[in-house]
Amino acid sequence: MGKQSEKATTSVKRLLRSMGKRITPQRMALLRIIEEQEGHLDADEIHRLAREENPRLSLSTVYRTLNLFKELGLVEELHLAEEHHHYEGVGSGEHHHLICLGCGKVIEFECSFTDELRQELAKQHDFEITRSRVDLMGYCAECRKGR
Amino acid sequence: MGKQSEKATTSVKRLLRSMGKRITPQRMALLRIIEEQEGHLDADEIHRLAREENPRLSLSTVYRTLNLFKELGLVEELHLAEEHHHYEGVGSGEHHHLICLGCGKVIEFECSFTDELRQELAKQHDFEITRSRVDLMGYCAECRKGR
DNA sequence: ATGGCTGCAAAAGTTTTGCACTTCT
DNA sequence: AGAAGTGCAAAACTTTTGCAGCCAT
Repeated sequence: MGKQSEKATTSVKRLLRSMGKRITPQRMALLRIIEEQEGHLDADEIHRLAREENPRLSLSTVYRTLNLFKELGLVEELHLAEEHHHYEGVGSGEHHHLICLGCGKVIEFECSFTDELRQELAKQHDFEITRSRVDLMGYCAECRKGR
Repeated sequence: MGKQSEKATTSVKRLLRSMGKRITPQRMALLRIIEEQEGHLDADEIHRLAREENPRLSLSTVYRTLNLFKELGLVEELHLAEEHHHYEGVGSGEHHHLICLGCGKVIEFECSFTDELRQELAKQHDFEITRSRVDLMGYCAECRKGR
């Protein structure tokens, strides 16, 4: 994992450079935070984490950087059951979510199962599909007990 | 369709009454707007439409009503590629979205194809799955041309 | 009649922007 | 050196809330 994220960082640097974007400590710090966290973070949480090592890093920079990363396809803006925007890295392959409406727990899963569907729909509507998201909502075992 | 939405309205009235909620012209107007629009509306668009017939209907009421409807399971808050919250009625069966990242166009589609997946995951994670959402993102034919 | 609902205005919260200063390249 | 990026503060937006009056029940 250490090796891998190092590699990811390197390729992001290449990507930034190739787009005429600069490599700044702020961007690298934010990238690392997003990559490290497996889960989903909102802008404020990312800001809080970033400040632990660089207290002057501003929330504006977090937003600007997230928008940049979004444009570059490095993060995906998620909107789950909760309120704010959430971001997660897209480096580690597509994965989907199982969301408990009771306690808010989010379980991630992968499935190649959607490939067939993608092809079908791409053909049917003349779409080039670049990303997919599958969210399943319901109640986990624990929350079902408490009812 | 006319008949059907009339029936829907009636059953919503029952639901409201059974929850000790009042049936007000504002609520009925908002319900109708949401049911009529096939697509997805954000609070502001709903407000604009509502004002066409009742100019005094306030945005607060729109929000309060949407939250009420959400609690009652009458609408679902969606979060697509765009910015704000979007709401759509849940009366007309589950359907999913094909979203163009270029122009924002949203095509809805239905598929029973997810059933298998639902069962698989329900078993695997001991979840009771009540709702699912599948969003596929990409570029439509037109937007692909312009690049 | 009376408690819930609404409209209005103000507050709270989130995201964006203008500008002077700093820092990558 | 020069342009892009940053921090700070203010603005723009979206959503929620307090309160006085109104209206379904």
